[in-house]
Amino acid sequence: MKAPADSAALPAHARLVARDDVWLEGNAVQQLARVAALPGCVRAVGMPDLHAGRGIPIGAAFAFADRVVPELIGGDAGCGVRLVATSIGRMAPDALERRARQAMDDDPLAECDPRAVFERVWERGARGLAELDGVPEALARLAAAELEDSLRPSGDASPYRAGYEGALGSVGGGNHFLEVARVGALRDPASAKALGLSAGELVVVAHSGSRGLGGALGQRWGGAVLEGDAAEPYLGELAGACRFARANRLLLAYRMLRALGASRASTITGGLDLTHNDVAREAVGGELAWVHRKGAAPARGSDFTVVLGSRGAPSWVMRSCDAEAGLRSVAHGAGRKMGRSEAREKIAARYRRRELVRTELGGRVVCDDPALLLEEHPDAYKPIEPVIESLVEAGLATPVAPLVPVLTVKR
DNA sequence: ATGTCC
Repeated sequence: MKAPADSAALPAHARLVARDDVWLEGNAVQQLARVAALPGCVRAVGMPDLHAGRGIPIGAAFAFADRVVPELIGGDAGCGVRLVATSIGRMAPDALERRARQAMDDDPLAECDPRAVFERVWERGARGLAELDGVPEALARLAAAELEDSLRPSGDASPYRAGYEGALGSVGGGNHFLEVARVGALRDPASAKALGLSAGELVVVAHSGSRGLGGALGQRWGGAVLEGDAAEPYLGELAGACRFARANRLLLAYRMLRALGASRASTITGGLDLTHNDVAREAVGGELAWVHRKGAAPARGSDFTVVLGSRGAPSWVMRSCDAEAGLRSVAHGAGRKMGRSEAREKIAARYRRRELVRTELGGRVVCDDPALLLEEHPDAYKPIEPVIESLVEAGLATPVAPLVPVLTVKR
């Protein structure tokens, strides 16, 4: 059994955003304290989904005055979530499941030259897909409508030209997924409207990252600590990996939109894309600092952000409060309650196999990996409500609308 | 989280 958190162990410039009713693992808080104590760290914020990683906790943001620490981003650079809002009201569950399976088998880039795919995506991100020869027209239109990726130019691509384009449009393992969800009762109708969300309509949610490419980036920069101009090559390569990850999510969303019959522009009413693992230069305490987000969603300006639930609990679209006290970030999800091996044992004992592919809220699950089906069961996750309330009470974001999972695809 | 290897 995991030990509970002791927040007294934290230094003054570190903070936990979690109500008393949110379970936090002691080891995760120790890791937060350890990173906060690194030279140059001026602020550290642990979110209510904080959990222990390999030395670096996940579900946190760290501000460093004068240096970039690649280890804090880790091997899943650019991981994040894309939301696409549609005007589709309903679809028969059997048909949706069948068409989703089909969409996962079809390769939308089959007609494209793999080298051209890599180059366009590295330099131009999701928008680069629109410029490819052989890309389906509906995907090209979707990609062309993308906002320009971050202004930072991509760095040297040469260490990453190794066949990673084959991973584009793939979900991956762990907590990554591709989902159809239904918009629930609106909490902030004006904000929902601005984002193109209407109660009862379907949305697509893609949570995935840069796959093996991010792993290569993490390996290459290992334990480096980068000050001044020395950070530029890493930041350029990180920008390329983030563009790759965004394009991956666009392709995933396209696949599911096609399954929904919603890939026409007129049925797409809005959307957003958020990166959970990234570094940005932002104002902290009146000075510019390098804000490292590690499993944390940006919540800047009055933009929208998303906190992922589990496949058995709603995700929440929220409106950012631009709160510097939370390093302009929010939790990226509900956070795990059980470790993976613990989940495999307990959940296998609790349910029959056929029960595992249905959820309490009436959703379906498509997952061909029996271990992953257990590891990612909703019972392995914390309840989402105290997580959302923690963010609201801390003044980081306000609720806009819940997204209730209808069909979740893994791997 | 990952690809790869046991």
